[in-house]
Amino acid sequence: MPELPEIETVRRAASPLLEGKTVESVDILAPKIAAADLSETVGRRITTLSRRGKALVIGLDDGSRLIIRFGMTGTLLVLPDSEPVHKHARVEFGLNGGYRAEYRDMRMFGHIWHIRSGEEDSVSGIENLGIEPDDPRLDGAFLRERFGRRSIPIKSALLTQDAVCGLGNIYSDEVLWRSKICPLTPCSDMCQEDWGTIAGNIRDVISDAVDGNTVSMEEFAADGGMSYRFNDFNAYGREGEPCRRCGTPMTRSVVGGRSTVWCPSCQSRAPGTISYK
DNA sequence: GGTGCCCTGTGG
DNA sequence: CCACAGGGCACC
Repeated sequence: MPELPEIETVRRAASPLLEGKTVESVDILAPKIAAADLSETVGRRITTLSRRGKALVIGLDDGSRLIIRFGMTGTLLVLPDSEPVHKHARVEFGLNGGYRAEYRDMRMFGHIWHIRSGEEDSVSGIENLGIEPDDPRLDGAFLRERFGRRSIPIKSALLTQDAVCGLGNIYSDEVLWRSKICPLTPCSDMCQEDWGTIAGNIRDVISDAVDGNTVSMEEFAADGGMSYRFNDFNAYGREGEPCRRCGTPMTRSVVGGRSTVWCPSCQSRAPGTISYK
């Protein structure tokens, strides 16, 4: 479910409720989510919530940190203890003051790790992430350097996390729609201008979504922590519907195993190629 | 660099 | 019944 803007939504909603609280108990309901022991977090005070790509990082007062990756259906809610434990609750962190943090994840593709202070994180993958979409180094030259000689479709390039992190299936399609570039275009077919367009749209699409997602934990929890305010997408979910730019019915392809929606008319391939299929 | 697969659930 | 779902990984 969550891409960078949704994780940022969770972070902003949960921060004021979690920072300063002390972890009093940990209950792992689904060992698949937290393979390693999390019991060392008990007694620790939460200092900060930060984010790296699609990962949420919860800093603790002993210098250790919890790293949460949400997979497809993960979410984190801060709830009063009186709230019943949800069917898809996978890990519960009991907190002082009558609250708890509940990690829910229907499909259980998410993971939670605890990394000790000074210990190298070789498990969560966040050490291998590329630059953030708001990083000033993100520009056309950066993307061209990373992908310009590769034959993979541009959509696949946007989904990789080791050059620029945070984009998932929805926002990749949105970036390409805004850029008027076909998701199937081989990176090596794109011109310098295309790379600049994409870089700018990565920054803008993510920034717009983060801004549009502001929500309190109460509102967020009321929806089960699965729906987000910013959900007005131009490509994702619009197969068969008219393109909002040109009216042509949006089409669907599978790229890198992911459903991909695009406009066959105004998202033409970069110059140099002819056929669509 | 493409494919299957990890899971549970919903909708056609 | 099958297809599909906002992620990421091991495996050819």
